[in-house]
Amino acid sequence: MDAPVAIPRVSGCGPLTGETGAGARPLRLRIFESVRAAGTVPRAGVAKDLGVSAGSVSTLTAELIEQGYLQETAARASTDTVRGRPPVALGVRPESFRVAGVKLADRELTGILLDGAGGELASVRRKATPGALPLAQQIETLAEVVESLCRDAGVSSGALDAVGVGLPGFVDHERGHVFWSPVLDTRDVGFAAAARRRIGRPVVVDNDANLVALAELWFGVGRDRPDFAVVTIEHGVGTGIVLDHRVFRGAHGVGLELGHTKVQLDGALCRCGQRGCLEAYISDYALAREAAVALGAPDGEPRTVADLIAGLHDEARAGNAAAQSIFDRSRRYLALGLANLVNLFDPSLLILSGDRMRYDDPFVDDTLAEMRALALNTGNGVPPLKVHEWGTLLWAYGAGALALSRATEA
Amino acid sequence: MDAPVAIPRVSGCGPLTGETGAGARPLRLRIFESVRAAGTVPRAGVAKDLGVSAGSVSTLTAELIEQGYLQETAARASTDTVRGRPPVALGVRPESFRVAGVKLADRELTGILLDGAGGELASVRRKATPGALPLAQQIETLAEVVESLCRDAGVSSGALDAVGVGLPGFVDHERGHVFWSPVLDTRDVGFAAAARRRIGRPVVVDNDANLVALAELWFGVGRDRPDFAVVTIEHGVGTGIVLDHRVFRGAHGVGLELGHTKVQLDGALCRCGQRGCLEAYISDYALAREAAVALGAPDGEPRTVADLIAGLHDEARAGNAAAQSIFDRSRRYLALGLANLVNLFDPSLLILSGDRMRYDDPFVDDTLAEMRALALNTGNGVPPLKVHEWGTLLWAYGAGALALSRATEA
DNA sequence: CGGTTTATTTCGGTTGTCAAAGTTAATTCT
DNA sequence: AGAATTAACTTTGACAACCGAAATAAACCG
Repeated sequence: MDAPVAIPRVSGCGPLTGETGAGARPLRLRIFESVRAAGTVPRAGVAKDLGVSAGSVSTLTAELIEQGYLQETAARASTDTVRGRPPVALGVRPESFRVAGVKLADRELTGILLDGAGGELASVRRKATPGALPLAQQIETLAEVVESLCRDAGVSSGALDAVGVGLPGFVDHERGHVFWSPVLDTRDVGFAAAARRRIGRPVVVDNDANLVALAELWFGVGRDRPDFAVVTIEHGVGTGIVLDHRVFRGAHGVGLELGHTKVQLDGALCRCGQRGCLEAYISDYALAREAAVALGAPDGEPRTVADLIAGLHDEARAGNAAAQSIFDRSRRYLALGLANLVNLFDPSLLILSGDRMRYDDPFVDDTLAEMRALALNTGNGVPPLKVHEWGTLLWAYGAGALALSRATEA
Repeated sequence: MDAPVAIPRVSGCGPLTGETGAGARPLRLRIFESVRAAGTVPRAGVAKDLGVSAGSVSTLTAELIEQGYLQETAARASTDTVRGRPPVALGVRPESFRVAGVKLADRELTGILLDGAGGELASVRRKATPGALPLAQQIETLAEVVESLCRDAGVSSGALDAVGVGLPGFVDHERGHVFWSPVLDTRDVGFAAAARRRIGRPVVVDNDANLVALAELWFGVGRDRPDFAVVTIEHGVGTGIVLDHRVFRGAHGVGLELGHTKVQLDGALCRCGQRGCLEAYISDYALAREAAVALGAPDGEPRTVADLIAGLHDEARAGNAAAQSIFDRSRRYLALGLANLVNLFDPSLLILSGDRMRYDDPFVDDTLAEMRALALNTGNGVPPLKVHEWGTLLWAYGAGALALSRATEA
């Protein structure tokens, strides 16, 4: 119950924001993050980067060094001599944090152990049991992976500051809740809490596409940009978007399902049961579905999705018009989806990820040209398109970034 | 040139955010906004709403009263007596601000004069010269409207704190720049600066769809919600979206062109010159285009768009299957567009605006049902859909809110 | 009339940050 | 070599923004 207020709160105008608006991150934290972002930077550089007084930086870095978060690195690497007192480089003390990042998926499972400076201490890659599994089993696997990472790096698993987990599906990052995931056999799971109980350390979860966005934001080409979007094309289509240096997760933590935006009324059937989803035109299984037709599938000889797509690619190269048209259509729909993303979010860079790209040589140029025809020219032009191939640890790095940002907050 | 720093800034991880992160709004401003939002509220209520100490509220409200921004309103309206010392109501002193809001459009032009508490002091509505006009002419009209508003309210136009202007097209609110607008005959116009020179007071511009979002956020059903989306359907399709109590304008101030997201490859021709835009299926001109066919247009007798649509509606009611199918299709495409919006932003409320709704009786229920079939169920369900009919001053109120928020910032 | 309750004010006390004045460590000029 | 210059870092005092606790005010109740 509200306090009994005699005066009626009538009318008024403007948003009722409640307690919002505080949100001032303490300078100490901002300095730490600034040093981590720079890798190695003198105090004066930090002061300049953050636009604060040198005095404050001095005091607070002293505190951070005292508490073991930062250290002075001897790196006097300058060959070109500068005038004045030489700067003293600061860096994050790697031992300040230890986090694990794990990506759960249908086929393969990857994990990584990072220190406070973002250095890789260990990594794993193992086959996953395919299909939807019980929560307990997934968490057991997760715990095993984390323990094996810790063993490899000679770290006690109790010393971890946080564990970041990425999984496909609909995930509410804030609440650590999984509404649905193809790797779980139940809906509506309090994943983070359950994992925390088993592992005994804070666990943060997120959608796997957001992990890619985080990986790019923390370690990749997105580091120096305020905004960009990432689209992954594999078994499904995932989207992550960064706005103002932060991952945007939709109003309720779930959202950004570009793969399930509709690009055709009553269109092709999608895994999700609906029709006309973008995913149903461009993901692996969509291509495989058509490949079976184009390649005149020899009966009785079942082929894997990867196999089908590789075959399709060969046919297309060899001049098979049907095979070519499959790639063409997929590319056009992708361009349409990207154009829609641009029309709605107006990001300054688009990053494509997923190993499809290697099957499609003039991919980027063609897609970009197609996009240009589909995205409204509002004055900024179409953003550049980059294919960024990282290898399998990409997702795990994102999960590590997730854990690191969590560890720093707390 | 950067200062010569000898230490190489290699590696590092995490976003390079630069000077971001300060963003702490002073309590004094937050208190003012809180009082304005509440309309009438005692100091104790403000302290509770903002979660700050009563002492701070006391000191700062004293300052705000002293400076003429707030006042104690005698409103001791309580009938039910409460225990303890009775609260003293605070309200915004209406004279604290005076702003004008004007909506420029193709056919009609509306304006409003607001005081600091959001009270309407005057309003205008006048026919506009249709078509694209020179910048100077539009600004002249704008200035005339503002002056006439001031005359009506007995206010010197020099006393205005800000003027908010909304216009259709691609507008960069931050920079006050208009990339393109159907009411201007030139592209790339520094509208705000030009208007400021003529009017002599700060001018803020924004896209007209954002104005509707602002109007709902400041005066309408969106006031107590952190997030919602507004879609207007008239001559074109406009979108405004509010996230975390703020209007989201895309990464570069332009964006959110839902009307030009593509819903069909090689689809219907759109005003923008491209094909398959949502707008080309659901806006007034799209219906009119088909109406001409369905109604078997008697040659030589040109009809207005509004006329055509009204006729179409009558036919549909009378059982004309072709006419009905036009409305049906439009409704389905609208549902598709809204579903895409939901899949990407996950807002907690959808507001529809525009007078189309009145031609289509089971509109909301049908659209909602359609949407449910098109929006991915991520666990939160489909957001409620509201049709909000405000009358023509809606846009002007939004422009007023734009000006008020500007006036408060400065 | 004194007690109870709640709103508001008053008054130190903390905390975060800055500006300006030192201090230090190098280079460059004479 | 010694002095001047340059730029990084430290120290210091001041100040503004808030908080928290105690004091005061204005109603009610018995």
